[in-house]
Amino acid sequence: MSGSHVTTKKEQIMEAALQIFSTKGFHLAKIEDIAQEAGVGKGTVYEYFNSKEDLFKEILKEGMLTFDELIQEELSGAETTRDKLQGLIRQSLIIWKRFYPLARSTIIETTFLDSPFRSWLMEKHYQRLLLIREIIEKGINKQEFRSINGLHFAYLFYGGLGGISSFYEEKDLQPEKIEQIAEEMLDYYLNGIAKK
Amino acid sequence: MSGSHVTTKKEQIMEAALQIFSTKGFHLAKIEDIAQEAGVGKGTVYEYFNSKEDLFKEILKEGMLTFDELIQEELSGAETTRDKLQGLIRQSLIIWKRFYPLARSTIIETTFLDSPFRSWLMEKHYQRLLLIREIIEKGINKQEFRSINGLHFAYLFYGGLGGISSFYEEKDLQPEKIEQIAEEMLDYYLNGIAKK
Amino acid sequence: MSGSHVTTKKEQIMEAALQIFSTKGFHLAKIEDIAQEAGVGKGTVYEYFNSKEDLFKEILKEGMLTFDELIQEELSGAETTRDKLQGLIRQSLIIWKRFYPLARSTIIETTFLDSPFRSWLMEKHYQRLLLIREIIEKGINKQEFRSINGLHFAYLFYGGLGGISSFYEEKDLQPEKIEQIAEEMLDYYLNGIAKK
Amino acid sequence: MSGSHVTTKKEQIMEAALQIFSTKGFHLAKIEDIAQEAGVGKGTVYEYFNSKEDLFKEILKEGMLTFDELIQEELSGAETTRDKLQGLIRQSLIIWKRFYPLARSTIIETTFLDSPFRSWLMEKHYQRLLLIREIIEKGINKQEFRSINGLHFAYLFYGGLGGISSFYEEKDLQPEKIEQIAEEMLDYYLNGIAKK
DNA sequence: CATGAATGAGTGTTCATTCAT
DNA sequence: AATGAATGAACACTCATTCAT
Repeated sequence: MSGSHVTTKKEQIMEAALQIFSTKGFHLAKIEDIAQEAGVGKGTVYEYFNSKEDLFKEILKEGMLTFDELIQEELSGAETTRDKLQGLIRQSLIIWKRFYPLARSTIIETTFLDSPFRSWLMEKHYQRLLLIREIIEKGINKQEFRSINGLHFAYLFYGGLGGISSFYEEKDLQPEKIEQIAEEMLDYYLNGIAKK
Repeated sequence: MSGSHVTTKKEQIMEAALQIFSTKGFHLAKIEDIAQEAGVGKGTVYEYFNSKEDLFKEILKEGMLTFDELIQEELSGAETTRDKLQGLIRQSLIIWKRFYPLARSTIIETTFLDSPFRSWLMEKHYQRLLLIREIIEKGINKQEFRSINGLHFAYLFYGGLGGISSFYEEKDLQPEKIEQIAEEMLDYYLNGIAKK
Repeated sequence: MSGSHVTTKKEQIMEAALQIFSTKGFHLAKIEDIAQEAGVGKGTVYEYFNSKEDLFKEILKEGMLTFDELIQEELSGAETTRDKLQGLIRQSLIIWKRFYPLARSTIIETTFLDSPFRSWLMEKHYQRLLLIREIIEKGINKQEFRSINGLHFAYLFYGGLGGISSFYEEKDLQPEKIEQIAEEMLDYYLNGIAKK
Repeated sequence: MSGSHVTTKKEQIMEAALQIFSTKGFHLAKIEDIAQEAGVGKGTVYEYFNSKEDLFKEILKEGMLTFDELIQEELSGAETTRDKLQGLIRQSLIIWKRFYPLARSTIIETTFLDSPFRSWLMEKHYQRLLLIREIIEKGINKQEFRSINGLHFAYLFYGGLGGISSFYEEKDLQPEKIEQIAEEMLDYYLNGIAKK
């Protein structure tokens, strides 16, 4: 009835491409590798995507959108500011786990992407930074946080997410473990590490 | 008398390559572009470097080593733990300012680098993480910091350095400004953002 | 019915390559020339051969093997020792006619070939010399030839085959003509040129 | 007074070039290798030779002329036809010993030589063939040889010289040994190998 | 829809040659 | 005369993309 397990050929190819791009990076990944990994012919890739770059962009887009979706969901269910930040960390770990390898071949090589898409990507990142800032500023207003520069802290926090994700990149992450990490990180950010 | 401004041809080429690699990423950078930027012939590049990859690696290496040197200097002059962390932030901003654009084509596309060099690179990053951890743990011992997981915090901090650096990537950074940013970041990390 | 005239693309390329290599020698032959001569694109050559050197080696190998085959056939049908030597001359003329131009770019420039293949080639030549020696020694045993150094004579004979072939390189060789030449050569070798 | 041991720089370079060309063949030999072998700077080679090809041609020319000189000397001292042929074999072995390695990179790759020089080279070879024919025909006239086709035999003989030389290429050749080989070869050619 | 044989634009690298010192 | 740093023409080879089947 559901059909949620039926992977279309397009999905197959995207999955294979994510795999290959993550392993080799964009420029070293060959369409042939991807086609083989997906179990289709080389020409078939071009039935579903106009170019290698297009395929790459679609994967990237999907990753970004999935992240946003997950975050939305998380945030809509969060009551306190603390819960929001914790949800952010939690979902970051999950999504980075999946897309971090690709991200490593991505964030960087954005130069080869066409300008409109690059702008879209930068914009996406910026939106997240703004989202973090917003959460922070609401917290400040609610007197939960002291008065700080929200944007600056957002950059710090966003970078920290990457740092912590890279740490757990290779490790197996059970839900409880994730919860625990998020708690720990949040503790550092909220309470600082200085001895009172 | 000074002579400090005499740039050798090798330096010229490395400077040009840093420029080009930063702009286009490794794979899209053409040796010819680099040669042109350096104002030399294409063949000349090969007088000083065995291959494109070699050139890239030398630049990377230089960046890593310069960073380490600056950090060493900074730390040897620091008295308190606080000063050490602040020095770390300060030098990170300076060095990232110079190498961040390259780093974007780098951290990621490590896949195409040969294994020994990739290992060296990973090792270098890890050493820094350990250095940060060490600083933190000394701080804990000295009762300056509360008892936390030093390595976890190191990853958070290292990632945060990247985040904050990316924020200032395009901006002009005067020494006083840098000092101020470092102060601010440190404040967040040490005291947390939660309202007491 | 026949189908014997259907040349595969691989054969087309080898034929074109033989042509070009023969004309220009290995180092001056461009893959593009070969592709053009074969009426295919440059990339197509690489669909069938891993490298220029590989293509060259396959042609060489084919030539050597064809020669051996023809010789085997010839010898198996030969009764007397005289017939064997005559068959050897006959087939040499035919095969050299086809491969001599290539051989001129070959025997010599073996230096650039990888060691295993060079060894194979040298071995092949040596086998032929041994074959000739064997024929001679059987002739000695059968009291057809006088007692001479078989190997020395083999070198003389093998060299002579090259000499005579080079003479007829440019000329049109009808079967009867070939027969006649072989007779003549054999007469010199067997009976000597001295007046009794 | 003699000065025959003083090697001029030009001679040094030619000697080094002979060495390198013989080992690597024309196309794989680098001017730098030759300069190094000669113990001079790369630029110096160009003081004495206009181009790599020129250098190659001069060596070739020298080899051919030396051969001719030696042959002239030998022939002028020879009384009988037999002595002439024997002298020819003797000198061939000596000169091939020195130039055979080069010849292997030469005879063949004549394609890259400019047409006038190639013609000169072919002409040179042809002159030798004519010389051999002349010797043979004189022998026929003097009733020493039976009536045969002089030119055909010349090709056979010239080829045989190459064959036998290649056999002794790696071996140490003492004058007595050479004499002995020449005797043996001549015996085969003159008397034939057939049992009477 | 699916394929993979065919293609050729694009680029790292080599090396003969030049020329300022 | 001697040098070797600088040069750029030349070429093997790769791989994204096309298209006939």
